[in-house]
Amino acid sequence: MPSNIRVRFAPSPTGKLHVGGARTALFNWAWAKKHGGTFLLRIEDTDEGRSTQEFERAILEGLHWLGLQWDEGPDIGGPFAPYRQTERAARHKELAQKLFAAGWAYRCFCTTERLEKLREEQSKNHLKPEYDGLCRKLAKEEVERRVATGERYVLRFAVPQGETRFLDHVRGDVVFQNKEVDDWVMVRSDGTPTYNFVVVCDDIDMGITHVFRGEEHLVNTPKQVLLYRAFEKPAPEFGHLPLMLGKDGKKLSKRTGDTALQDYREKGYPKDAIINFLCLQGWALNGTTEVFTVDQLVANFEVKDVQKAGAIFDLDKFQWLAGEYIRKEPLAEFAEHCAPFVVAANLATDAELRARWDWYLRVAHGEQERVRTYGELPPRVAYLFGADADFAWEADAEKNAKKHAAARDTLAAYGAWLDERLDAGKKPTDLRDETKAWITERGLKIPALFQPLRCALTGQAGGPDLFEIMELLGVPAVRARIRRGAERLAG
RNA sequence: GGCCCCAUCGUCUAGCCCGGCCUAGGACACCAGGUUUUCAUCCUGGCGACAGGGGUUCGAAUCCCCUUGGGGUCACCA
Repeated sequence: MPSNIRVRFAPSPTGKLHVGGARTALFNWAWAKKHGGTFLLRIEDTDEGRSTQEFERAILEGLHWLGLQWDEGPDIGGPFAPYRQTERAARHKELAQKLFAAGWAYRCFCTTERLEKLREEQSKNHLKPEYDGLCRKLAKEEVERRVATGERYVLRFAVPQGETRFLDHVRGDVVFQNKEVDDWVMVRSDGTPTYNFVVVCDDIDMGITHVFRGEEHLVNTPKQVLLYRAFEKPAPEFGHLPLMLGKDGKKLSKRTGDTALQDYREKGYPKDAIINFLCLQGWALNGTTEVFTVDQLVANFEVKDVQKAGAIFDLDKFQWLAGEYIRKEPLAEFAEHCAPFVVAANLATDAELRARWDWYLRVAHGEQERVRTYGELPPRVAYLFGADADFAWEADAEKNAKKHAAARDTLAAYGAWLDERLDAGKKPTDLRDETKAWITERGLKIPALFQPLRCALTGQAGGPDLFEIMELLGVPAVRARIRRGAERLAG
């Protein structure tokens, strides 16, 4: 379905990719795909020094990782290159001149000190802090004279009277009274343009038809729409997405939890779970389907269906969803995804893991339905990687073991019984039924052996099947741990 | 404070645009059972919301107004 639709994601490289930004990118991308449009990436690096190459690289990398491929962007170019705003400076200057010449902007000589004082007084008198338009009324001659003396000035946009309205896909029609809109600074005294100006220049030049962004930009929109009018260009359609909120109900920030996409990636949340979850913050497939694919998203996503109210970041649900994705993964993939985390936890090197991959697959298999992120695996399986029989026991595990009166004797007796069978060349998994019979014969309940045994073998209160664990541990380690376990339970 | 936006279970949401099918559906979390060698998974059940008040209408979660509450924004940042 060919179309002229063009949307963009335009992050500023002043920090890591925020999950809110990732969601904005995702919605833009999905909507473009749904409507056969073009999705482009533009870097808004017009900040005075807060922008860095490193952040830009990280943002691109994060979007790539999510699978949000752009059709045009700073790295791959495109028909409207360049896609980095600082590289478009000449064009911005030209357009600013054009607006100035047409009388849409005026020179303002007010100093920072005067503006500060002005705002101070305004807020003291409970007035809206805004520019008072002093320089807008300046006589032409005076302006010329002051420019000639080398006085510094900024270019302010001359907001006309009337009202400004625009179509918002999320909120319907939105109207602002122009008298509420400040004569904002378009070009700084050092000659560099500001965000509100640049964004419109670039959106016009790049043929952007729809602007979907966070709600914090809603109040900027009348300024921008006015700019389109000044340029005599049709304004795009907008869509202001609800904010993602922290537990405190305020804009999601570092205070209330992890905000960077990278944080969740490093914790081992599956990529598709992140996408799925981000969608759920503000959008629903149909109200009953919580888990859905990217294809389903693309087939059904509409900005007009996005919730108007902000969404508190629901970490519990996110973790549940991550677990859903993990359990659905084929074992080989799950193991592969966990491997870097195992290595990072220093349990083994990648080479060591590869050398006994079949063993590692069984390790992963045992935990797949117990973890919700890849990062949860290493601490749960650490006991399988050391030969030491004196590893730490978790408090719960020891408590479970000790609540059985004769735990030590039972374990020691079982150890002796097991030794004979292992000597005879039996595999632990072949001894499952015999072990249960052994327990019954001695008039015991199953936990009376299994809990001390689990503690001795793993030091943990829960986990996979004990006989599977014994095979993964290997006969010498099993023997050593049972022996040492019985000793520790005695003391 | 001005302006703008918003308002369904604790949380994410369906329903709202095109009033009746809503004694308001789903999910997470929580609680209680069941399954299990334990933990987890899985299964069953429970708790739990239309912010309040006025209209309009035969009828309102759905339309209108007010109140209250929450958020956003007020830079030579983006």
